[in-house]
Amino acid sequence: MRVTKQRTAILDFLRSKRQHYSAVQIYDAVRVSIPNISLGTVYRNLASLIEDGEIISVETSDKCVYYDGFISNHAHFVCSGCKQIFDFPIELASSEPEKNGFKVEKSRVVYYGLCNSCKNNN
Amino acid sequence: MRVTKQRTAILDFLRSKRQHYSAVQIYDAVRVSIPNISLGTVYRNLASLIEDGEIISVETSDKCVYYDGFISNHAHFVCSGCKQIFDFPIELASSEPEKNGFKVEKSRVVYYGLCNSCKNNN
DNA sequence: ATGATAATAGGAATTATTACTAATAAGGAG
DNA sequence: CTCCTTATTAGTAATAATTCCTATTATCAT
Repeated sequence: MRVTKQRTAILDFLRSKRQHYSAVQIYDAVRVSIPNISLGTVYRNLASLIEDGEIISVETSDKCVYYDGFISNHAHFVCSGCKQIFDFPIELASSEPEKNGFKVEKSRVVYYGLCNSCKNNN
Repeated sequence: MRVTKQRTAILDFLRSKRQHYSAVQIYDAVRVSIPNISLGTVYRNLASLIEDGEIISVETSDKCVYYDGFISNHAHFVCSGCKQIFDFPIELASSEPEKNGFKVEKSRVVYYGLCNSCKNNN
């Protein structure tokens, strides 16, 4: 594994923001400093950063994946109004799969609904 | 909302199985009894069945969505070995988003790892 | 400094999903 | 039961996210 400026730029971008971005959004952001970076490079680095545990992916009902540079265990809330993704602390009790002898490598909790402000503006 | 044989076949199929299927898998299964059903029809009916609360969708790290005819609240475990999806009872404590005034419409818990048999055969 | 090779740029290919439209069929009114 | 309205479908084209391919570039161990 080599440290390239592309990989560094992607990781720095995700760590500098407390939001969640799609591959294309990351591509657009990183292109400001590396204009000819390729989208394939973004995808490849995102996959390897996930494998290395540097970032996490967020799968929602959207057809694209979001990436998150904040890796401590937390849940996501997807607002169907403003489409924003919010972080929340997690309160998962001891894992049922582990009780059954399964090996849990990671877990994801995603809530769907309306955030506070969208709920009131509706 | 009209009850068509296509919609009925899709719902019957999902309810008859305790597994999780992609749209294309459902398409292939339903095509046995309705040979000229269209994939678009499958997608449209899946979306409307979700809206009616008859089925649920399961988003995983895979690039496709899986559908589940068993709608009681439960968590999913995705095995990275055999790729199977397992059901587990859920133990989510009272929802953090709700404590903050968010309106939670649904929630999803997905575990990733190795199932019991893949863990041992590895 | 140099060489081996991992990673990249650029673009083509793949795949899941959605959109479009003429034809069909569900189901209520008569 | 028959007819009519219109929701739904089949078939196909379009879109969008992601992956694949290859010649070129750049990292880093020596």
